[in-house]
Amino acid sequence: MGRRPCCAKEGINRGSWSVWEDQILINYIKAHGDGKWRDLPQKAGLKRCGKSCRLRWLNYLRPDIKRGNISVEEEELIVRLHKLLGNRWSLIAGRLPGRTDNEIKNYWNTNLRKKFQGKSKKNPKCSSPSAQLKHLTSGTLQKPQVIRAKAVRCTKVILPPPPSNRSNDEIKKYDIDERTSGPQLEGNLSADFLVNFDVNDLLSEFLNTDLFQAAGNECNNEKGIECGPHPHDKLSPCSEQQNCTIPASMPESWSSLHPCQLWGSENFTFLEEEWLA
DNA sequence: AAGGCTCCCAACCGCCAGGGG
DNA sequence: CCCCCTGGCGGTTGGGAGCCT
Repeated sequence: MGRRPCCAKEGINRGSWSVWEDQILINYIKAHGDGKWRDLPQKAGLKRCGKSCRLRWLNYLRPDIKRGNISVEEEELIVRLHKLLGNRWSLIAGRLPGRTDNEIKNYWNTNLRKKFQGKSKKNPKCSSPSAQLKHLTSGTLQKPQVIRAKAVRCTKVILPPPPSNRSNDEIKKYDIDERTSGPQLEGNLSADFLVNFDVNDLLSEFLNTDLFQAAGNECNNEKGIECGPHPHDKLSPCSEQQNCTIPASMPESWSSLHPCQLWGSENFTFLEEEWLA
C-alpha cells in the first residue's frame, strides 16, 4: 500500500494561481486564520490541494513578504549563512525578514551557486557546512546536540536575560528596538536551546570579517545594547568588562546576527528558538 | 519575424518529525 | 508502541519571459 496522497488528484487545479484564487485564499485566511490546510480548500471553496494553498500563502500572499530584488547586504548575508548552515533554507530565511526559504533557495540556485560553490578544495570529511557541523559535534564536543533546527522567522535579536542587579532603566535600555517584534528566547537560556561548536574551526572566516571585527572596548552599537563577551573573543580576547563595538556601517539586515546572539565564551553558542536534541 | 535556447522562479513532490488517538 | 494526520522542509520541475541567432 502506497502513501496516501495529500489530496485527491481529480478535480484539483494545478499550476499557477489566478488572481481570484489568491483573493479567495487571502479572504479566507483573513477571516479564519491559517492552519488546517487540508480542510482549507474545501471550506474556502478552492479547487486546490491544501499543501498548495499553504505554499501559496507562505511564499507569496502573506502580508509580511518582502518583494523585489535581493539587496547586496542580503546577498552577503545569504552567502555567509550558507557557508555556515548549508542548504538549510528555512533557517537562512529566518535571518532575512520578509524573505521566504523558497525565494532564497531560488536565488542561491540561480545566482550564487555557480559563483560560490566549487571554488575551494574541500575536506572530504567536511564537504558541507552540515557535514562540518556533524564532524565538529562528533569529535570536539562531549555531547553532540544538533539533529535538526526548527526555523524561526527572524524579527528580533535574541539576547540573554539582563543581569538581575540592573535597574529598571537599565533593563529597559537592554531591550530591543520596538520596531522589531517576534519570537524571543525567554527566561533562562536552557541548554536545550543551545548548540555548541568550536568557533575557531567553523566560524573563523565568518567572524573574521570587517563586520565582526572588534573595534574597541566600549559597546556602542546602534541599539545601545550592552553586550557581553562575544564569540570573536577567541580571535581577539577580552574580559567580561570589555565589550565589543558593532560598526555603524552594519547593514540593518545584519542585526539578525548581532553578536549578542552568538553568546558564549568556551564554545561558540548558536541560539535558535528550538533545537531538538 | 520566428525558432531555439537559457534563465528564472512559482509550484510541485516526496520525505520526515511531531503530536494525538 | 503503532498508526495516522498534519505541517514543514529541501530538491526538482516546468512554464513563461527574455535573449540570441
